Amino acid sequence: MCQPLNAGEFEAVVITSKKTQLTARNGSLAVGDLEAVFDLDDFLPYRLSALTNRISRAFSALYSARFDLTIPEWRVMAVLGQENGLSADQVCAKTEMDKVTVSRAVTRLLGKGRLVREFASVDRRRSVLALSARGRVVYKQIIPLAREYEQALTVDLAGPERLALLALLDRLRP
Amino acid sequence: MCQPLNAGEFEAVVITSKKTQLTARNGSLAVGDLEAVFDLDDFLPYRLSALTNRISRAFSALYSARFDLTIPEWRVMAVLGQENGLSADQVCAKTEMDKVTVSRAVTRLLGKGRLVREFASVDRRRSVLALSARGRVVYKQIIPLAREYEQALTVDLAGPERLALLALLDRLRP
DNA sequence: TGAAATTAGTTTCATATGTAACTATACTGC
DNA sequence: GCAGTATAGTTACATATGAAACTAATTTCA
Repeated sequence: MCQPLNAGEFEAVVITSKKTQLTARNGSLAVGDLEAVFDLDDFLPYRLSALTNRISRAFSALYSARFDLTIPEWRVMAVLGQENGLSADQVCAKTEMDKVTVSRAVTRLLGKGRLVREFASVDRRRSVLALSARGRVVYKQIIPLAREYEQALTVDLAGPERLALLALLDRLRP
Repeated sequence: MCQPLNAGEFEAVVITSKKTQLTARNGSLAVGDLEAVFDLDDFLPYRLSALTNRISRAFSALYSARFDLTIPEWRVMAVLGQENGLSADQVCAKTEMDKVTVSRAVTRLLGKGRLVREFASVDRRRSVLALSARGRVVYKQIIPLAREYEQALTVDLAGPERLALLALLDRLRP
């Protein structure tokens, strides 16, 4: 996948963290902050990624087996539950998932009869997706789980803090 | 992976969003909020997941080809750059990645000479991982990229807001 | 017009992923 | 000691993933 365009890897000296508890073992490492420390816990992409991994796993554990739904499938259903008639492309944009991932999730959901698909008469490349009656049943069963999970996730946040968090996330420029 | 334990999927009536712009197309859907609307944009797991996907892609674009590093590899290097001597298990805990993912990233990094591994004398199951000199060179080259990316990501946040965001994330219970 | 470029979506293929099974080491209590 | 259990890490396997190639419909503009 990645071409080996490795940058010059010549010798260099050590970095250790101020938090290090197991530093300088076995004599192979010199200790000392020879440049400003990079603190991972303060690095937003890392914090968000670790947090999101946990959240996605925890939440999907609540619905995946019970409803035979993968994470991408749930996401597609979630956006269509909110807004019917989206194209696959719009689903991609909303979920930030790859178009291949979306295409396959849609295929499986169609197979399970949880989605209906038409193609726009104005542009027959463009799909027009909606939850089927059956899909809406599943969707409606998951919503309470989603609410409960979100509730548990945010027990320690007061209402305004929760909104503040959402607002702050909105101001990031990924 | 998922057993088909589908809950009963009988007929049900419609949900549409207050934000819907393309509702009730082609006569197959009745409109009306028959139950409280579930707004995805207000659902924290969704917001975090979409945001994090974008961030991970954008950031990995900065280093993956240039340094021949996958996302898991970078994450392993990042935690070891901060704190040498961790076991694979501790790396798992810090990164929230699966132990298999970590095992493979470690294998590849060892192969590229970016990591050194010993096994703890007190418990020879336990690995003791550290960046090699070569690994530290790569690490040191990525740190500025990480800082720059974080800077661009948070241009719209004042310092205290950035800290507030981190603090709020810390109070979630995933 | 109609050839070239663009766009929506799917398929192919090589790689990445996680669950479960495995190996090897260490602990537990008899 | 040593059987039984627990833990760290790896391997095997089936599935998921995304980049790139593809098909098909649409737009552009010469």
